[in-house]
Amino acid sequence: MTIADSDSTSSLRRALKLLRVLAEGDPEGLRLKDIAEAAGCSQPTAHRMLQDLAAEGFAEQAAGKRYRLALDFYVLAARAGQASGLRDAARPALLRLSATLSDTIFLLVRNGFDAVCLDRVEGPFPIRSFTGDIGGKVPLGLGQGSLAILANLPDDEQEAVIRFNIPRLLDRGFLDEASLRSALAQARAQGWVNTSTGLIPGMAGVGVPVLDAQGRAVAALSVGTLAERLNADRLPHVVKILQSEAQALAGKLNPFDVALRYPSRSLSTIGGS
Amino acid sequence: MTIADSDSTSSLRRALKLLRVLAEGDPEGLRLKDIAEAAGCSQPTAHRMLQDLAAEGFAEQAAGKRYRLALDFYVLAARAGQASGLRDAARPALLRLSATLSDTIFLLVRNGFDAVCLDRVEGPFPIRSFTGDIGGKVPLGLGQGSLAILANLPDDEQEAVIRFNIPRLLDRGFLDEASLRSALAQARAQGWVNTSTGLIPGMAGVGVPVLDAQGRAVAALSVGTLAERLNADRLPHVVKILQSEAQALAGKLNPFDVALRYPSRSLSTIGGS
DNA sequence: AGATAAATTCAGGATACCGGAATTCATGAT
DNA sequence: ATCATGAATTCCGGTATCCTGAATTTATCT
Repeated sequence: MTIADSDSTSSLRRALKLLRVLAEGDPEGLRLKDIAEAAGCSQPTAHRMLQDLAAEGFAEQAAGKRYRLALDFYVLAARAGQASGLRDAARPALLRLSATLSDTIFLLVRNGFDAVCLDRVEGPFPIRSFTGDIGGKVPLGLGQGSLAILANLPDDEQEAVIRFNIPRLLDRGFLDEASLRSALAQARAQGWVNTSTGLIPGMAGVGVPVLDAQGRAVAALSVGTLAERLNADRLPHVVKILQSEAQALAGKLNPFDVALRYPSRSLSTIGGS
Repeated sequence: MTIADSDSTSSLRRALKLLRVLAEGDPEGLRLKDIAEAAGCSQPTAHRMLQDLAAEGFAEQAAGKRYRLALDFYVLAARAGQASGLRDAARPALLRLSATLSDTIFLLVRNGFDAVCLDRVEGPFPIRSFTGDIGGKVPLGLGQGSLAILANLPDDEQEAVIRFNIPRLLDRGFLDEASLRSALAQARAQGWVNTSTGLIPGMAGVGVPVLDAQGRAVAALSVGTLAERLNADRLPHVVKILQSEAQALAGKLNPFDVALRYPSRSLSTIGGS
């Protein structure tokens, strides 16, 4: 098998790339010309594909002829297999945690070199986080839950992710590689992550991994709150019930398999954005 | 070739149909053979398409060779144009409402003959709703928010939706057409919907429309709670602050255009499910 | 382990896809 | 308001690539 036959993409893959272009562009919509350019195809081709996407409810034409992703994505995303399974399994835990702690709880899952926010339940305190909303993506290693996942990957995978993510982390104001590695070691040893680095002023959080039967991290639960609400008194309590829910959740997971291969697409996609 | 496909669909549209098949099937994944059958294409064709979809991160192969939708849908859905705009604009309102009322708040938006749940913020009380989770879909007319939208569509559109949805509503245990029409008239007159019909025992709710500059409903805010929490004392208060937030939200909307055409696809899609 | 069924690969032939050119439509300037 | 510019859409021929049937490999069940 040759590794580098990435040149000839099928027409379907080219069309799917259009969806990514739309997703990464202005939410208000993109002009056909710019879409064609970004996707690297001719204008008539982009037009025809977008017509088909629109006819199937995946794209729509907003005012000013601009194209953007359509609502049906919500409906489909709600039923994405792995996601909905984990989500449904985790939701009661999120609700319990939020009710008990009165803070915002996140469910993160690994996806390639990123952690994706699958669900979150809001607490009464307004918080800021890297993860952002449901569907939000952060590089593995940035944020408590994301770090907790990275810390509990098999060594070789962890190494590959670190290599790939270091530049991305630096871009976002993260600490240097040495600090990351020591944070990872500590996280794996103690089984949880708390906010050592005050990357977002005034905010703090705790993340714990959800491990599968082989001890690999498939997801993470984390709490995001105001720094003042995570003092030395409260921290142990928060860690304890987070871990308890994470373990209960792990027990509920079927022979869950997470996509472990690194899709070659990721490299170009991430680099390009 | 094959017997008259009245309309010859492009290969792209056939591939997108595969995604719908995956979304509507077992979240754990579907077998290639069943996918091919459901999509109406040959097995090798389905295989090749699924390979492409997987390479682009839209599908993945779970254990047992089963195919299912992959996580990237979450990421794309989070950036769907109209959705993300409305969501971001509405989120502060949802948080305020949830904090003030201590109940679960929904943001619904119209999509063809359905209302789609764009966002929801949980309250402390466990509730059941038609809408379900984010991404959930209900026929227009079913549930308070959904009814509030339908009640405030232009007459001709409302009529078209009613015609189309009556069978769907009856299927789900909804009242007859006459009751629906009187509920719609009342809803439009008073500007809000409360739970007259106890379709879900013990649950109650209030919905208000979010109107655009032309007075058409583009979305709805609703609260879902326990029936006992919506007594005569509290109801006026709830209605008042819901309406206040809905009006503030309407003011923030750009010249928002919602897709008003009825995609021909909807008919077959809905009918088939 | 053997038998059955599904998943995947392969190759030829035809379809429908692609891109350049022309036309219609929208946008901005004078 | 009219014109000029640039974008969006349509058209059409050449050909790339997509589809189907058959063969091979892989998984599943008794």
